[in-house]
Amino acid sequence: MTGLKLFNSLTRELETFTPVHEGEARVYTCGPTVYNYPHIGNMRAYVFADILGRTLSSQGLKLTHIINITDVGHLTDDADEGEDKMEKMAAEKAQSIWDIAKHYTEAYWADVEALNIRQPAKWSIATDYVEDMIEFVQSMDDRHIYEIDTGLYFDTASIEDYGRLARAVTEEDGESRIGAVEGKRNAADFALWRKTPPGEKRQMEWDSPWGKGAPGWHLECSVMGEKLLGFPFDIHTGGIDHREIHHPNEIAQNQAFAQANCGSCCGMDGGGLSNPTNSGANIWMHNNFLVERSGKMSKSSGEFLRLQLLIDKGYHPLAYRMMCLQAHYRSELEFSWDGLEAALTRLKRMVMGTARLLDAEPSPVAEHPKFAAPLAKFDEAMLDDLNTPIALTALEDALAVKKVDAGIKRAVIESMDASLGLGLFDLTREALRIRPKAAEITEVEIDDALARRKAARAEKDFATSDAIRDELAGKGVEVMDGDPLGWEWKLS
RNA sequence: GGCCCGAUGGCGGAGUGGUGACGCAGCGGACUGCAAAUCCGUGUACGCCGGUUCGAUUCCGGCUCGGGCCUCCA
Repeated sequence: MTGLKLFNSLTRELETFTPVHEGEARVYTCGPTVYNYPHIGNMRAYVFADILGRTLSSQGLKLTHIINITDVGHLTDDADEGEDKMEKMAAEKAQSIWDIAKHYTEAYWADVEALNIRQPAKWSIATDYVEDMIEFVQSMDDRHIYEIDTGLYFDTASIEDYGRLARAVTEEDGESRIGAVEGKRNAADFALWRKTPPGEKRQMEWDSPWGKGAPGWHLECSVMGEKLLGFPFDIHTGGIDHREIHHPNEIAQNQAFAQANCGSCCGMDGGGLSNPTNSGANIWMHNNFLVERSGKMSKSSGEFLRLQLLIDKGYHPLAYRMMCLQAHYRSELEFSWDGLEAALTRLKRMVMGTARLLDAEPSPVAEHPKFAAPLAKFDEAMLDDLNTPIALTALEDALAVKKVDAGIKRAVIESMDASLGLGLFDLTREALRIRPKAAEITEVEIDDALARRKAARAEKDFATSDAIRDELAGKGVEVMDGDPLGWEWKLS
């Protein structure tokens, strides 16, 4: 009993978290498709999953977190027989599809590290589980499956409560804007296996009972979730877009799998979702989007905001993490450069607060009357569906407490930061001073200018000293005399 | 066309049936040769129209506007 309440998208209600396995928390997070760089909107999902994982850990639960890497199975076109995005990118870059996947996976991992996102228990790679995917499908009852020319499909009418997660009505007369795939029984039916068209050869294809081809992209998550965490596991997370298509389909597969393979021993009876456990996970959580004026960030549109772009402009990556924490994960968050700068400033001020505590040994017992209120506020906020915006204010309350033992204060802040993951005690203001890529001046030149200015000031030659200061300002350097740091890049 | 969501002060963003979180910016003060940085203090808000209520930003209905999904997407 932790008292942790989480919003379950399946029931659209706040639910008290109760582990499936005593003392454990098993979490599956839908990871990236590695045919391009992740944009900062993508990364919000992993910051969110990280906060969830850290909070579960801080509750004393043994966390097993899986994040998958989708290196196969995404289509470019409207209809299901479109070109695979991975194949398309490989063709454009004239590289092996496997090299493409490797490159973008590593780029993603770099962002993960830069954002203080903890390593999951395992990064599960979709293509490592193709055999398991085939077995998973084979174990399903035939009535859920039918084969047509383009592939093997799942009959969404064959299970109870299809689409409950999305709150979608069964589309009978809906005017679908895309051409339906020939031969599908229901518009919502999706591919379990996509056959390689006759006469074609794909870089990624596997033999299967249904011919050469590749798995449908919903399959991987069902299979890896079951394989690595066991049905039912505790929490499944992902972006809110997955709530509409991917996760309902994943759930449908899980229901069909449970029907064939589970007794009631695990709580899954293969029936409808009035028993939510049949979905394969007890709680389904979805983070909302990061948006900008021009609308949703889109990988498909070609131009997008990468974490590296933020860094190039002089923003420390953890300023982006701070930006995420300032909003609740279920709210849309507006991105702007001003907003990012505000987050960076806030982070800097926090780091200045923790810098004074660096010499103190954390006191083993972080209990002190003055911290009772901030600690209670913090716990209440985090346990209430991960309310990080309020948790941040509790941390600032704790930071503002005066005349207390530094060791105790440090322990209090560290315990809070363990959940927030800003790494306040590993950061310095100097580390937050990132050189903008466009800066025209080197740090050596800055030091030189500052030395000349110091000499001028010593002689009370303020005209010269102010001229040097103005000159530096023109090159994007802000001089700060009364500050130990001395100077800082001025972001514009 | 169908389904869903949102509308809070300059910006971002919590929250609540009745004492107006918080951050950034702004403003005032301390500090400074002057600034900046830092520290202290501080103002401004709940889209529109009805309803319920002693009282609504918070509940209900309508409207307007914005967004998402229905096609790959965190």
